[in-house]
Amino acid sequence: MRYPAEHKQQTRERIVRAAARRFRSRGTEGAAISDLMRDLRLTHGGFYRHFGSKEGLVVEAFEAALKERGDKALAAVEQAPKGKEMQALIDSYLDPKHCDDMAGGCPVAAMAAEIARRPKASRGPFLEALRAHIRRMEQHMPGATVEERRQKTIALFTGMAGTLTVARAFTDERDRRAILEGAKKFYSAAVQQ
Amino acid sequence: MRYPAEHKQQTRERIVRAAARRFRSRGTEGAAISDLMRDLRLTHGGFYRHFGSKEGLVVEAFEAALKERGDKALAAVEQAPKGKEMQALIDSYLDPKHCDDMAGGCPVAAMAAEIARRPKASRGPFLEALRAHIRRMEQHMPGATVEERRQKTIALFTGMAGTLTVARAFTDERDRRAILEGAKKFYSAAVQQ
DNA sequence: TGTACATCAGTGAACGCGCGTTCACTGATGTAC
DNA sequence: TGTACATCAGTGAACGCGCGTTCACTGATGTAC
Repeated sequence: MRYPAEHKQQTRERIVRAAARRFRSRGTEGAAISDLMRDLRLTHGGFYRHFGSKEGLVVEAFEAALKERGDKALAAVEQAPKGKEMQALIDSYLDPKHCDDMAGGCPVAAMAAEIARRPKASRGPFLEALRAHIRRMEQHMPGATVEERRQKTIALFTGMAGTLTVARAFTDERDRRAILEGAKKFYSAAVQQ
Repeated sequence: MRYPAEHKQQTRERIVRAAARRFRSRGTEGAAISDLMRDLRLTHGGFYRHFGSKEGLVVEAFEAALKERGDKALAAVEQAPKGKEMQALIDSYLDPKHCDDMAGGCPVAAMAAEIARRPKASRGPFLEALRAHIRRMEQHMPGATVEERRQKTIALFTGMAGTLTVARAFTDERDRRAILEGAKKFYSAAVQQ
């Protein structure tokens, strides 16, 4: 059946949104197109009216998730009292809620290892998204030069992503909380200087 | 044909060693038992004389890889001049050679996200190995109390693992080097205090 | 010492399953005349 | 205004492939007698 204008665009966005969650929580290999489409009450065949391949969806899902993460981080910065912006950024990233929400959380923590394993030729769009994210974040980092701010931003965010990923591996909630609390102290102190 | 005593044990160890490399470089899902066995000039059927399932091999491979990483870290500490132990630890972890050697490198950087996705009931052995590794590392960390040393150790190593993983995603060698150098400065400063 | 049998690491075909992708088809709506 | 046709998002069966696992078999060596 033919659908009203904009319907296709809406379906496409629903696919990207659902994929962004599934890829983060199950990994791109662990999330099947057919399951994804079934979630949206569609069948898998229709997927290829929207994307040339699963690969294309992985890219878009990563971009969308990282954009969303950036929005959340900036919101935390804006709500923070003057001088406490970095603390707010760290606290919001290492928040237990973020740790418990792999599907809705930072796609770097969830997908970086998979991206590092992809063929080099296919990594361009992922790296472009990463660079854009870094540019957004570095503006709020203290530091004398752009280069210094950028280096600190990268170290802080990649570091917290690693900590979050490891914390998620722990099954005991107290372990996860302890790791997050320890890391908050560590990164706060590191950023102060 | 029947083999001399110790032959089985040797084959088993060869499987674990090869698996530890393949799982790190391709991910546990991306590394097939049949490819692994072919590398060792064996056929896939024989695998089940050594392991009940692929799952069992994943655990042993992770343990072996983490043990090896710990050995390397401790060697770096021992070779360091007095007072430069932490710097040596950081430099050896964020070494470009380590970054370029995913197959032989830190299994936390390569596999933590996959472990976090495994069913909780199957994570026990991975966490046990992680805890043992942390206990080995924390002894060389400065800090007033055991708890403080442990928290710093966890933050430092999970952080560096995240940084290493992201650096590996970058295709341009200069980007990778810049990320590693920036992170060395960041973590060195963070550990000083 | 010689012989029959047991053992068991390794072989390779086969099975079942899930996945990405393709493709002929559907049918409601838009469009050309 | 009415009619024939084109469009195209979505359907669902099918295909090919790779993977984890199973299993009957092999055959050199160890062991029982």
